[in-house]
Amino acid sequence: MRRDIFQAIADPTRRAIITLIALQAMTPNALAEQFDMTRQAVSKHIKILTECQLVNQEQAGREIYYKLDTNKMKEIDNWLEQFRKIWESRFNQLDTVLSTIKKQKK
Amino acid sequence: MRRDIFQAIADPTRRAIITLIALQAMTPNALAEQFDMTRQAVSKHIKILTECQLVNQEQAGREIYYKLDTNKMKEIDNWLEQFRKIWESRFNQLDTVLSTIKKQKK
DNA sequence: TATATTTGCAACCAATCAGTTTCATATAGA
DNA sequence: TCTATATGAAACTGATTGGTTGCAAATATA
Repeated sequence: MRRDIFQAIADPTRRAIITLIALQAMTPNALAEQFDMTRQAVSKHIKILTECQLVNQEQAGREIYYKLDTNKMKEIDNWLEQFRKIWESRFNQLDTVLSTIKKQKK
Repeated sequence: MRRDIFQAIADPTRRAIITLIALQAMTPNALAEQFDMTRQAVSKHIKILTECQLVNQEQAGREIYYKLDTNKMKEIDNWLEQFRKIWESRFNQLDTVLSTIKKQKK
């Protein structure tokens, strides 16, 4: 059951949960109302997000408020970093290809 | 078999394939040499990446060179965009929380 | 105290996944 | 032409996934 962040965000329901609690902390019950599935199913998704440390919890009596840990989200951003350089330079490469085509047409 | 980019990058082998072909286009055989699994297994991963349009192919005789489609990678970046604002403002919130704690201690 | 609410956990199940082996096809080279 | 090489596709398999129902524990409220 050791899952990483990439597996965590692979599921559309979990991405939706992330988006919801990014705006404000929510209880499992409140979250479950937003989806067409049982509270327990949503709770299992929350558990996975918690195991990946994408989500923090805060107890308030018998209610538990879950909120997003944005620091963990940055790890996805960090992984993308290596490609960001490429797609920026790829732009330049495309420019040179296009200008070559233009020259050939002339 | 309709998978999205988030499911595509969930698998560690597929992320490794993406990293490898980001640097240079590679054939399935060359790619398979980098992993401890059969060529067919690697080919199945390539197929999934192709279906998600994360990967392009270029035929060269009987060889096929696969290369990364960086435009599709940007979609992940776009999804992260909504959280980037939050983790930047969260920084500020943390600052105010810390200063509040400091004041209380005094 | 008795009851209702909020939550997590365990057991179960059908569907999907990631790998395998086997086979067919197309191209390169002797 | 014959043989070796490069590739994809199909069938199969065990493990994992995402959902369900049922139950137990803790807290709030009458």
